[in-house]
Amino acid sequence: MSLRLYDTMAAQARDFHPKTLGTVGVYLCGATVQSRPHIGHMRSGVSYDVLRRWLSYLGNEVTFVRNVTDIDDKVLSKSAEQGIAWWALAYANERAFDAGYEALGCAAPTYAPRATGHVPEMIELMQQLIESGHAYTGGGDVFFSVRSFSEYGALSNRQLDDMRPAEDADITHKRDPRDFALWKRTKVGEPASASWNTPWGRGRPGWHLECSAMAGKYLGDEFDIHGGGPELIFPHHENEIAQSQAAGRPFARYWVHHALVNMGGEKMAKSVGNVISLPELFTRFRPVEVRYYLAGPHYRSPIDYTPEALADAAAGFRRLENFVQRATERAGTARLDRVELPVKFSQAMDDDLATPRALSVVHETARLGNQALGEGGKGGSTVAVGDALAQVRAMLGVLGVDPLDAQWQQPQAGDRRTDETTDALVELVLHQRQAARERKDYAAADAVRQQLAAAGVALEDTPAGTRWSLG
RNA sequence: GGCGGAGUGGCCGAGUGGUUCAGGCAAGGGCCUGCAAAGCCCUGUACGCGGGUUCGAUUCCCGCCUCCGCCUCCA
Repeated sequence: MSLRLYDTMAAQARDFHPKTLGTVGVYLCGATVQSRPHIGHMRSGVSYDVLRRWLSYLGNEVTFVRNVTDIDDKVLSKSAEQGIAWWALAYANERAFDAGYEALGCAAPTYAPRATGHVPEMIELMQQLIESGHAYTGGGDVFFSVRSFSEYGALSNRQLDDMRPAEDADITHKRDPRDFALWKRTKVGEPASASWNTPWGRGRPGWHLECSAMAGKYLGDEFDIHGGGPELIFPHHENEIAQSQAAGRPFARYWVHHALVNMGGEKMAKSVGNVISLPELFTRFRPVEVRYYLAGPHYRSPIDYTPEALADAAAGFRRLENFVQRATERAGTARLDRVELPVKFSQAMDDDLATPRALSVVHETARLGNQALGEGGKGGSTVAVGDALAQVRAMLGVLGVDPLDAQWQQPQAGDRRTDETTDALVELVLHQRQAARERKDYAAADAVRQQLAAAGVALEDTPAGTRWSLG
């Protein structure tokens, strides 16, 4: 394997070698299900789905774990505001996230563990940490002692003394204001269902602890890749490392972080109030176009969301989609199982998943295919079309945007659908128009085309006949 | 204050010490088409600012400006 990945810990790209040849374990920090997903969350899903597909293409069996943080301060406060149970809010949002990932063609994780389902694993980890002197109890909370772990700060490259302690740091119980909570005692007014018994009293998981516990359970003490957004590097991932390694677990071998989606020059976030919801997005763009938009830029480059940029990307995708459609009509359905990917494409993907370069190879291949299509069946052009088609589809498949993939053949929310009646009526009108064209009554033919366009039916005359589509 | 990242042609977005170049979108010209559409061909001479290194820098070094993320919940 010649894959290289940028590793945040090393602060440079490194050759990727899994712990066990042929298998790769990936842990991705998933959502805190306090509210609905937006396009920024979906970028995370798409980025790691592409990674997963590429690892699979390279012959690896990938175990992909993405957790669900279904209990935390925000989940509790928001559910209280809305007057519903915290777990009802969490489940509803979790399902919305899953629906979003699925709509964008992200394969379901191998495991999607919820924090609340792993309290025993967390207790076990805390016991280890307390026994080894890395954690202590105070006022019903359990804290991790950052001074006890000399490597603290290695991932985010910061010194303990440079860190500003949180203003609301619980200095009455913490030994050091920078110590963080592994476990939070239950507080007055919190629902009884939101706390669990521990040897140190009732309480609930701290955010950081759950990921260490769940990654360990599903991927083992040492695993290959840990991913997440850059805002998690500190403190979340730093803390995960501290908790795990202090307990004698080597933990992640590579740290991969993707860039965020910004909007109006700021991180897209509910708290900023600049989120684009998925239903909103899907009224204007098909999910496959959104995925193409998200997968196009390099995963470590920020995307500044604008509808215009998304529309540009969608236009670029449609160019490829048109090629695939026309080429399939000419050369038949491609067999993708035996397709050799262009070397430049593979090199780009191997180079820290350089999807922009990979995509340029797709477009170049499509252009060659279009040239062959333009030769109208002469010479070996049909073979050339078929070859280009197979390559384009295989490459797009790696990125998860093959137009003919079953995923995108399903009816999508917001699709404009036809039915038998519409089909028959349009065919009837096209017959009339064709008759007009044959008697060279182009005024009548063009009037038909214009009226159909006004009704939302686009026409395209091809040597093989007139093609029509909605939208 | 500390850590990390970024500023590229009308837009999005790659990349590199030099001569031919990303790629896409949009635009103009041409071909094809009854006309469109789609497609193909051609065109644009860009790399935040100021120094420096070099025969030569957008690419390396220094300084500066601007922006983004993190140091507090966050994909």
